[in-house]
Amino acid sequence: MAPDIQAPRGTQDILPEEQPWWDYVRETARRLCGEFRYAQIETPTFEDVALFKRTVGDTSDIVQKEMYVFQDRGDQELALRAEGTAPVCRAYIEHGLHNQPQPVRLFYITPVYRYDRPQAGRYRQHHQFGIEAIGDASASVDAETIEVLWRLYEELGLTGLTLNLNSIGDAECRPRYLEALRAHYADKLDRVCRDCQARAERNPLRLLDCKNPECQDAIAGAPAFTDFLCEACADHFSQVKDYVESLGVPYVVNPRLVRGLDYYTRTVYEVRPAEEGGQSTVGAGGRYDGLIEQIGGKPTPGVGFATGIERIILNLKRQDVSLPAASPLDVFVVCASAAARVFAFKLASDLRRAGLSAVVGDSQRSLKAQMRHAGSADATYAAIIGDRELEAGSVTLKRLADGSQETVPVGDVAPGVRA
RNA sequence: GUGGGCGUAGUGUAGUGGUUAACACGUCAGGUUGUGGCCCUGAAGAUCGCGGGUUCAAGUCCCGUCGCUCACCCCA
Repeated sequence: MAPDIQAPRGTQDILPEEQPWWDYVRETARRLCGEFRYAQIETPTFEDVALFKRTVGDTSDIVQKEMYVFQDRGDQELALRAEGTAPVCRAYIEHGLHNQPQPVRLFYITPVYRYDRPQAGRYRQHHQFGIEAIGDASASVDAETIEVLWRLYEELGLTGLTLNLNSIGDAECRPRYLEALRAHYADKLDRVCRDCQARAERNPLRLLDCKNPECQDAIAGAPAFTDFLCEACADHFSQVKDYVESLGVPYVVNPRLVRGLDYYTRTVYEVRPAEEGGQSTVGAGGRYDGLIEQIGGKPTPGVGFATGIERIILNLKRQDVSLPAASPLDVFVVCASAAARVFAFKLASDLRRAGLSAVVGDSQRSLKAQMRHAGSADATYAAIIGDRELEAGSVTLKRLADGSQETVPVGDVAPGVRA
């Protein structure tokens, strides 16, 4: 049955049976953040649209065609969270977090909205876990974020991942590189795809990751950014690589790795699963040393990553990773009559206060039906209350696994279940 | 935004123009006297995504629309 009104395109209901996957990922992420001392931050679901335009970039696809933009009743131009980093940086400035010991380490688990055509692993509302380390330009912090990301996948049990690493320089060396890139493309524009012709003008870095066959020759011969890095950037990059190596995290330097957000400087990275496919990137990040200044803060460096929870779960399922066992229902209370139900209701309440989980059956249904229910609820014990028990103030406790049972005074139920 | 595939009960499927749309799982109720898991019986549950068209007749053909999906674009 389809309701008259369905969930909007590209969104999904996450039903109870899916929640264990989500809990598994979120809890692992939280635990890891505790280890590294990243503290949680939550920012509003919508922001002034200018926040994303200024940071992500006016020419980026995210801003040009994927943002959910709307005006509120006061004619404010707002946008649903298109990305996680800019809002966190905005909050950093707005609350004077530069007065705290640097770097400030923050994490978030939040929905992100992009108007895009949905497909496997791509949604209009998806969820990202991300971290940001703000206020420290050291290469070790770049590596630290990579370590958190890599550890996350490791703890979750994801295997076969590849870390791609690159540097896209800074304000000093990027112009030189872009110039070289443009020069390289100058006499090839008639041979590359239309998108690339536009990119050459608007966003030349993106030329490098075009997948069109006709553009591959041009890309193959293109200069690598790593050959154009200024001394400071080259030094930074080589340190990042050293740190990452010391962590034992395998990586490949991919000179064609570029990101779709304009705020990145120097280090950029991306993690992809072995099983390539459309939306294969599972997590990505990089350094954004100019971002805070762009939105009115003092020049402040930062690094971070975001990883898509839906994509993580997709890969966990593909790899048959098994979830930690769910906690069982301790007691299902079966009651044979309306009077017994009152007694059962109180018993269940007491059991919960004693730290156990308990559910009461429907006294309208037969004992047999309630027992079936207890079985399918995967209860450890069924506590049966009928007229006999009611009269004696006792409960028949049946262990479902082996069928053994005994009748005990009410007060002995909780201790009996624990034993 | 571009192109391809798909859309039948809660779920997974069968049914490729012709009587009351089938099967499995699940749900609910029974299988006598207060008890689950296996087994048996029965019931409920589908205006075949929605709208229009072709036809004597459409779940089955055509168009549109919505949604899912795959590739592209892009991204997590």
